[in-house]
Amino acid sequence: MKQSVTMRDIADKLGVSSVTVSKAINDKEGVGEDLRKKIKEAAIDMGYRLNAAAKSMKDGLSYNIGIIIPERFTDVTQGFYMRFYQDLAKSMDEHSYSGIMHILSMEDEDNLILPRVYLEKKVDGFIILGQVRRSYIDMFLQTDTPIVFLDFYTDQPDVDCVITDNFYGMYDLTNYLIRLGHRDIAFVGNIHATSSILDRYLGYYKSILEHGIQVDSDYLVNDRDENGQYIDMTLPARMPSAFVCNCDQIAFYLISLLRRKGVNVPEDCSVVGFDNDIYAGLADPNLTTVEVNMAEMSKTAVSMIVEKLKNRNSSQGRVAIKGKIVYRDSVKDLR
Amino acid sequence: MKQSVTMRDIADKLGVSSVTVSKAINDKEGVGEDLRKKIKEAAIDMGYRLNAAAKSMKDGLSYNIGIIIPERFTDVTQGFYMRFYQDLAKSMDEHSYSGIMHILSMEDEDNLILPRVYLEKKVDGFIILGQVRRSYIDMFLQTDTPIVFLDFYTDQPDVDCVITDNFYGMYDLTNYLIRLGHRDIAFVGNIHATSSILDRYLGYYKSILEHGIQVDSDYLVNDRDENGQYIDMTLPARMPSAFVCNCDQIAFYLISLLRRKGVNVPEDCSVVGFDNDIYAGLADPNLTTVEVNMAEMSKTAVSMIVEKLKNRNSSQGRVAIKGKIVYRDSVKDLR
DNA sequence: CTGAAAGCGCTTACAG
DNA sequence: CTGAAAGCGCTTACAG
Repeated sequence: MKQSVTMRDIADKLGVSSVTVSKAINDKEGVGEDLRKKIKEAAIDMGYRLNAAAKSMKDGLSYNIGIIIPERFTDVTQGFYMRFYQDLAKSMDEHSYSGIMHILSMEDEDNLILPRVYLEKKVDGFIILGQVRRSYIDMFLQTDTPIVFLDFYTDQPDVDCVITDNFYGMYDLTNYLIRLGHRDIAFVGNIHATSSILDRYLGYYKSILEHGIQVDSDYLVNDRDENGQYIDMTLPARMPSAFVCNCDQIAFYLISLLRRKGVNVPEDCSVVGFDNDIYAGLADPNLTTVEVNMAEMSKTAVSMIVEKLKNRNSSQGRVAIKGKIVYRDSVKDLR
Repeated sequence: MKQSVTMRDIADKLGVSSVTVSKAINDKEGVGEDLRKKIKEAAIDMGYRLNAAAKSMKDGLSYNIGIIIPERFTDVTQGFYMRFYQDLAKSMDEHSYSGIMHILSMEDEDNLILPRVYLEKKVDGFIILGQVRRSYIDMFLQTDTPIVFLDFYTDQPDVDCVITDNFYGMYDLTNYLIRLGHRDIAFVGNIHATSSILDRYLGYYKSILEHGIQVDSDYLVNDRDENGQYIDMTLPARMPSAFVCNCDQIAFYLISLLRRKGVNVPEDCSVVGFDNDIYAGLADPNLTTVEVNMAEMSKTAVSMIVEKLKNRNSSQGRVAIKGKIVYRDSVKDLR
């Protein structure tokens, strides 16, 4: 290794102690203004770079956060969590933290294998992005490491998590359809697959119930198995006037499926999605959907974990971030 | 901070020295087999975790690699580099390295701002994923940090980089079209935007030249400005029988554009892409394209950087990884 | 305002 | 095979 500049080198050059250099560079009190300035200039001149490892050893903090993403949310067709990661990276940067992404394989999840970054104390805490098995979470919680869940939650009471407001998002969106005159509205999604889908369904269902609407028994259309693998959808016997899909991707597929059956969207049937991801713009027509506020969610999740790092007992519980409806061309006004 | 278990704790408990514990845990020689076993068991019992920072201080290595991705390659519609990152993460894991992603903003790129992870010595080297400005690269090269470029290269001679074999990939693909009877073949892409596009163009052009084909002057269709922003495409006056697109995404858009003009693919006109990304499967018809071997490229790039970390003078230069043609439904056989 | 001392947890080189 | 000593680069707590 090429030897690099240390605080001691700066100290020697300027004839001061390394303690003083440390104080000057870290903007701590106890150094004269003139000296501080001289030291900082010398640091730049000499190409000084902080040794994060040495700092780490003193305060026991790595200033890294592990971001765990289950493998099943990362395939070609799902850029969603990858985009989330970007927003997280930005937020972490604002707190002078860095992120280390860990893709959790199905195998490690099943066998309860902790990530290497945990075993090596390379990170101070974790953000888990996307629902993982309960047993895995339980194990993680027992390690007593600061953790924040992002975009999902469990029924454990004192767990911190940041979610999008799935319930009210879908409630608002369904109300919008009803306002436009829709009455026969089906929901597409496997409500046992994730807590997000279930909540979106319940938001839809609240709206249905509030409006005293009766819904056919096959108006709950399954779209995936419990591992998240998409399956062929079975359309209801009697066509609804609108489909509320649990996500944009499935709305995209549904529109293709309908077209193949000779049903045009939105002329013959309306379709709405959720997420406002790449599929919303790819669908023809473009989807009316609920936009998830990733930037805000990321910011909140990072603030939460940083807060927990400072104060291990801090707990903010479940925080839901509001999305907003994006109106596009996949809904017909029936009035 | 909750105090955690150190090697010293294990040593004290077993009545040995911490040196012995270190040797046992790291599988170094100089410990009896029985003792080694006892120490390892105690380590697990006591929940020992290595302190990566302390190790770092000794050998001056963080066991982290910085992955720099220019912001312009990360928008909603481009999951490509995010997927690359996943493969990189896997490869790094195999070398016991972790990755820290840094999204390089246009602003930092213009102002030659080095990433924070560099200034804090949080990483031992960098992989730059996606073409960045020459001035930025030059600055980076001057820092004398091990760097590998991934998916692009420059004309600097002794720089390590891993690229997909753009030239031969497109050459093979164009030959395939010609074998199928196509003669009027246009290329879509701004050849001044990136080195990849230029190489793909040259592969196409080699095939054209070798077959003695004359090409209309407007058979080079521009698709984006030099910042990578897509622009409206101007179709050639005389329609070709096939379009060779520099990437799947633009092939996807081209197919829509053609359809709007009443031209059906592949009946009236063939279209091929490059990358085999999400757009290849989304396009209707599915695209015949060249699949980039991300896994192999990632593996190679990580091996290269790890090699450079061990031996600063090692240099492998430009390595091109072969892709392979994926045959689907967007090409018509003219024979 | 300035600095000598001690220590964070590990590993290397050497002595026994 | 086992361990005492020294040191990696920084920061904290304290003395002057």
